[in-house]
Amino acid sequence: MPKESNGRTRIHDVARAAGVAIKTVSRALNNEPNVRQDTRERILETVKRLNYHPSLSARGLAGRRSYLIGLIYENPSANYLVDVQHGAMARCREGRFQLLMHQVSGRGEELERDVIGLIDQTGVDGLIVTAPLCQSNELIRTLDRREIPFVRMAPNKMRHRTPYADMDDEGAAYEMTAYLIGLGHRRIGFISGHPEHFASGQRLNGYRKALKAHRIAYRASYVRQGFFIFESGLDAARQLLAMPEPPTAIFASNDDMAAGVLMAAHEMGIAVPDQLSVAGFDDTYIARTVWPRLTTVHQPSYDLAYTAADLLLRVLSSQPAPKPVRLPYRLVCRASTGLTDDSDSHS
Amino acid sequence: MPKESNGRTRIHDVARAAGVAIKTVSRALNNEPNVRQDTRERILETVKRLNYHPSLSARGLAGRRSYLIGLIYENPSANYLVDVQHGAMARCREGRFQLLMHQVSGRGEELERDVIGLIDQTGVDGLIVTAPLCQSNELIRTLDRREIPFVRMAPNKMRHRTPYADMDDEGAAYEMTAYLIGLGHRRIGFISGHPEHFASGQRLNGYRKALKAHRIAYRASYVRQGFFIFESGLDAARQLLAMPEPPTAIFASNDDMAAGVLMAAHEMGIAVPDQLSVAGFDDTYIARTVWPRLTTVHQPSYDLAYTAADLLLRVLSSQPAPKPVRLPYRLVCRASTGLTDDSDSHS
DNA sequence: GGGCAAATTGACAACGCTGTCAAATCCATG
DNA sequence: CATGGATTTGACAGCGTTGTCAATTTGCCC
Repeated sequence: MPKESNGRTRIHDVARAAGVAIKTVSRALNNEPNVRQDTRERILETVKRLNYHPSLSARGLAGRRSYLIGLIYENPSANYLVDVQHGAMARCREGRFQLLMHQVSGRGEELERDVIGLIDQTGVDGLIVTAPLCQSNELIRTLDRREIPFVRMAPNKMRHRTPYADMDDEGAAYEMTAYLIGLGHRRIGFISGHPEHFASGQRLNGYRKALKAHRIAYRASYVRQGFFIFESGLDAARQLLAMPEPPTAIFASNDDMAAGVLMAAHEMGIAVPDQLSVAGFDDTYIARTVWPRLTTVHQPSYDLAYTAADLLLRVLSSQPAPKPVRLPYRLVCRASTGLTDDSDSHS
Repeated sequence: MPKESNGRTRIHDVARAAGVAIKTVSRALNNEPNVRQDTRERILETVKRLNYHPSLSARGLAGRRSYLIGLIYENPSANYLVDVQHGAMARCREGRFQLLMHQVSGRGEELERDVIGLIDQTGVDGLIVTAPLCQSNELIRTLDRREIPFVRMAPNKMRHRTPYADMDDEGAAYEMTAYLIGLGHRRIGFISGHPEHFASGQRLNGYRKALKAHRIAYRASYVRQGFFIFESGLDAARQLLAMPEPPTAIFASNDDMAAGVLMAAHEMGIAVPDQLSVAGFDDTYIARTVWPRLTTVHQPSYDLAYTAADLLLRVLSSQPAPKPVRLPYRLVCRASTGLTDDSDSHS
């Protein structure tokens, strides 16, 4: 005899209302086979009518899992993070999992301790590991040792049994560079990303390959080190634009740095895109809020995270090990790039 | 006789190793009274030695505690959200709680069902309710009925027993408006925030009071409805700037809309701050990435969230009911505002 | 050293769900 | 219409912890 002390609906209430045993409700809810179609529908309808939500704790206790998955990240730009978070969350909700966001700051051993702490304290069933954390061999080894399922998000160089979701950073950077070349640009500056991100190298590769394919000499002085943050883009652009023969276009490895380039241009009275074309990467919110709006590569952050979560959930349900997924990018041409009337261009 | 099938250490193992009953271990771990000092130490030492971590699921099911707190939000700008998230997270970590972010989209009954779903499913110990959700009387009533502890974040008009963290939006808007007036502006446009946010009204009040205090007539046509998003600021600014007698300054109720104002100005070839001063509100990341950098009001989002979490944790530990906390704001003067040389100004 | 209240400890029943396995029902076939 | 295998359903025992309440030990006084 159920007591209504709490006001909370329990599986028992649903079972009674639908005229079945609690186990049958459980089966219907968990998409298990061997429930007759009409029974299943009746139960699901009752569930909705009573606004029933199974308790994670009880499910976790009985099923020996926590229905919690952790997403660990380091220090991404806010816009990127929010996209990722919501993508992963969306998939978690569908699977009736909850997402625990977990920012780590340390390095090396401290990082490992931090992540182990998360695992031990929360009992997460699995982890989504974003770049650049998923490039740490130590971390990977630690997770392996603990036998905790995880997936990786964003490119990475390591071979490993775990699945991942990524995109073709090199191809995207190649295309963007080719696009700039197509606009007539020959002196194209490049601001690279944080050196610890594998994607940074990939994007630089794409830039270099595009130059090469179009027989434009690579000039090291046109490439500046950035760190994926606004200020680093600003600094790098100031330097590039102060050169005796400055670039007519600057391709920054993410939107935040591209916004920094725009600021440098504004400060120096350089018109964009008339005197300087600027391209970014990621297509986060910032690309649409700066002036002029940024031409950039759309990185499907939301979908990447959704996919990563999906892969993890598959691993957890011990379906056949899913394959890595590569999602498509897309060039988004806005107002920050244009034809160059640069007459110095040789070759 | 405990079986080790799972590999995971259970309270039973600790109890056996320490030579006590599981209940005593439970007591020691939860800092309950009535455990002899030496017993407690012996248990805690054993816990550490065996690397024991209690199961959240079991705790949540058996006790009244999940060590989870939920932060519910609707659709804030990414930069604001991330600040809030990290502020709340920081306090949660200190208290060994985990934070569950939960975005809601519905309205009315759907909203309530959504939140009930979170509570039922996760068994969160308490909730941080951000604006404008904390202004919904229905939601508040639902939470009360469920007797779930919660705190509110951001201003709100309702009297209620629960504590909250906020800032003086009206005072801040007053000061910003007065600052613009001090620069010589007499025709000051205002873009209000989303009408469902209490803060929107407060900020408008501050604007109006400042005008009044400086004997500047309030002109309804200078006030446009915005919705706290970039595009609404862009639209509103286009309208304001197309007026026969356009404002010489525009004060937007948040930074995203102020960025929209900047874009409108750029589109129309209006120089900022020479021909138009622009002020924002919040001092989120975007304020430093647009050109010119935004003069704005620094809202202590991180600290507000940290404080809200702190209040909630106090409520949960049933300390004497904490009082609401009001945090200070700060005017941040950057490059988007300047003196006006407007000669039309009368009075 | 006995007596008594307070402090400490323990036995056992929840908590709400899933896993296991047995019971009931269905359906095709002879 | 009986038979039997496949499908569907249900009864019941945990899952690992905390709450309740009873049992035991301790400390203090006479």
